[in-house]
This record gives sequence, C-alpha cells and structure tokens, in this order.
Amino acid sequence: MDIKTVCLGMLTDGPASGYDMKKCFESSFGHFFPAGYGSIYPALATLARNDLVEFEQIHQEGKPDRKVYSITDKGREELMKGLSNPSPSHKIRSEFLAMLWFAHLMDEEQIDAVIEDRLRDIEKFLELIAAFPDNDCNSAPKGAQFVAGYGEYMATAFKNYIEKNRALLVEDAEQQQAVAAVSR
Amino acid sequence: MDIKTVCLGMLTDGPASGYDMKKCFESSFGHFFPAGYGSIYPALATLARNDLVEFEQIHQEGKPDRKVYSITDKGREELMKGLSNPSPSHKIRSEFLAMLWFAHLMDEEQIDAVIEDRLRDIEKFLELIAAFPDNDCNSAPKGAQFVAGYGEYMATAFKNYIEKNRALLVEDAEQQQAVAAVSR
DNA sequence: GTATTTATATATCGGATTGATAGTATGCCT
DNA sequence: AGGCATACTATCAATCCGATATATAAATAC
Repeated sequence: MDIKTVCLGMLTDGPASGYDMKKCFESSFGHFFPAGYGSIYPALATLARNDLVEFEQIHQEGKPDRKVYSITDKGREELMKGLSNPSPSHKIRSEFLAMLWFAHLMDEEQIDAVIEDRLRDIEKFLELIAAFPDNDCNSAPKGAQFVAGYGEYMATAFKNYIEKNRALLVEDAEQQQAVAAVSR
Repeated sequence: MDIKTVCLGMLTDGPASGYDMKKCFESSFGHFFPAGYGSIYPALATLARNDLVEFEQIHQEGKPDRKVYSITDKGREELMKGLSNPSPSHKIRSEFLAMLWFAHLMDEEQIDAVIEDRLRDIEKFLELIAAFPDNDCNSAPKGAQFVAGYGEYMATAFKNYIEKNRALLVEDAEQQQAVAAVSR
C-alpha cells in the first residue's frame, strides 16, 4: 500500500492526470496519506513503465500537454495484490506532540501559540470535511464515507482533548515562573 | 522540529547512547514520532560534528563500545530555536485508511482481517500507555503527561469509532455480494 | 548439550518521500 | 506593467525509513 497502489486505486474511478491526482490528494486524501508532485509523477512514470497504467497525451493550446492516465488490467491485478495486505500501517508523525513533550522547556506564550495554531488547523480541516462529498475528487462509496467519518470524529476528539487539557500545560508554566521568581 | 531536535530534547534529561535513545523511541516517543537506527545514528553524528552534542566512548568487555552523548550549551541554544516554531506539523500516514477508502473493491474477509488487525494494534498500544510512566525513558513532566493522555484518549476514540462504524463497511460488502448474486 | 532467540551496541545502504523549485503559457486584478 | 492565480509538466537535494551487517554473551528452548 504505497503511493503507487493508491494511484492505481484512484484511477479505478476514471482516467486522470498527475495534476488531477494532486488536487485529489490535497482536497481529501492528503489528510491521511499525503503526497506531492515529487511522489506522484515518479509513481506514475514507474507504473507506466510496468504497464500497470497507460496514458494518452492530449495537446492543449497555450497550456502544457495533459497526460491522462488510465489503469490497465494488469494494473487492476496489482491493485488487488496491494489491497490484500492484512496489516496495513497507521502512523503518526507529529512535531506538535514531540514539541509539547518538552513543554517544560518552553514558556507560556510559545505553548499558547502552538496550541492556537493547531486548533485553527483542526477547525480548517473540519470545514473541509463538512464540504465532503462535494469535493470533485470522488463520489462517495461506503469506504470513503467511513474514512471521512473517521476524520471528523477524530478531529473533534482532538479538539476536545486539547481544550480540556491545555490548562495542564500552561499552569505548569505559571508554576515554573513562580518558582523562578521565588528563587531569584 | 526534526529528529535532531528531538534527540537534543531527550538529552536534556541526561546523557544517553544511541541504543538508549532507540529504546526511548520504542517505548513512548515512537508512537507519535517514529525513528529507527537509520535516523538516530546519522542524527547524532551530525549533531556531534556541529558541536551540539559531545560523547564519551566507554569500553566494555565483550560488548561493543558505548558512545554516551550529552548535550552542549550550543546544543541547548539550538534546541530552543527548534522549540520556537509556532506551527509544528501533525501528520498522519495511514495505509489503513487509504486501503479502506477502497473498501468497495475488497471482499468482506479482507475488510474484517484489516479491522481486527488494527483493533489488536490499538489494544496493544493502550496497554503500553497504561504502563506509563513506569517506562525507563523519562520521568513525567506535564508535557509528557499531556502527550501520553492524548495517546490514550485518541486511541480509545479510534477504537470506538471503528466498533461503531465497521458495520457500514461490511454491510456494504454483503449488499454488493447480493447484487452480484442477482446479476448472475 | 546444542540450537535458537534475546539483549547489548554499533553502523550503513538502497530506496522512498518531502518540500522547494523550475519552466511555460493564459488570464485576471490593480 | 507588474504581480499573482491557475493549469500543467517535471526534477533535485536533503532527509528518512526499513532492512541488514557485525559481534558477543546470556538466557531459553528442544
């Protein structure tokens, strides 16, 4: 289940260019499986080299050529192989949490700024999810609904956790400042 | 807030070897910021080259030498720079969710296997968190408690979401099979 | 009593991923 | 006229990841 497999999966929904796929990653996919041009274009090139996708080069006046990719039968087989892995990974890489692990080394304003920034991000994400499935990326089969539901549910939980527990961090900073003031 | 910064942060808790740090990543850190030897050793080498850490080589009978790293004053400065970024990232990369996005292409057993596997993983994680802060990695300042609390809260939420909504995916598979049976 | 696994400790390598950037053309705003 | 957004392609350096190599002792299994 690497980017190549995800690209194959996207193409089961119909032909698309690398640019289209990037937009799809941005609008929905990317929040749980990010990918930029630097991943997508090489992935498509490799897939094409192995006959898992084929493409049609469409000339456009004034704009660069579009390469519209579609999945082949061989590609469908490969996709099924990819979907048969019974323990797909689920990884978080959070500078946010890593940073707050060291909250005792930060001052109150820094902590506050970091937390407000995250809350804004979550809010933005919730708005995006609310617009789903109007996003052009995909109509919504059940799997996509399950995943979008996951996004909403977990983002809301995240927000709740932060709001309930942020005091823990800031009080600590206040205590430390109090201690520092006393020891002066 | 890359791995180098996290390593510096860890060393504020006292000197440690690369091996020690790997264990720390495994026991607690790694669940929201993973790192293996292939990241840690090069990071420590770079930090040493830039005088942000220094190390003492300790000879041991029968075992390879231990290199025990400690943070320098210059390293502390660099750490503070790292902690001053007001919008640290928070990324998920989930083959699990990517796969289930395509649940309509999978059969019921596959979906079930994938979900059971994830639930087992979550359960294992909750046990690990329950043992915190007995883990040898770190005593627990408020920041670490906040992060551990996040882990427990979110893992529980994840479990709840899956248990409440998995039917959505499997019913779908059953419906599709019914449709397939009719169209035969 | 030998075989395998686990623990301690180092380190590197190929491949994958990221984020930034480049190139090229149209159109829209001020 | 200059700058920015949109539409397309594509690549590159830096970093990161997973697997693997090397070496020895102790514990556990068969």
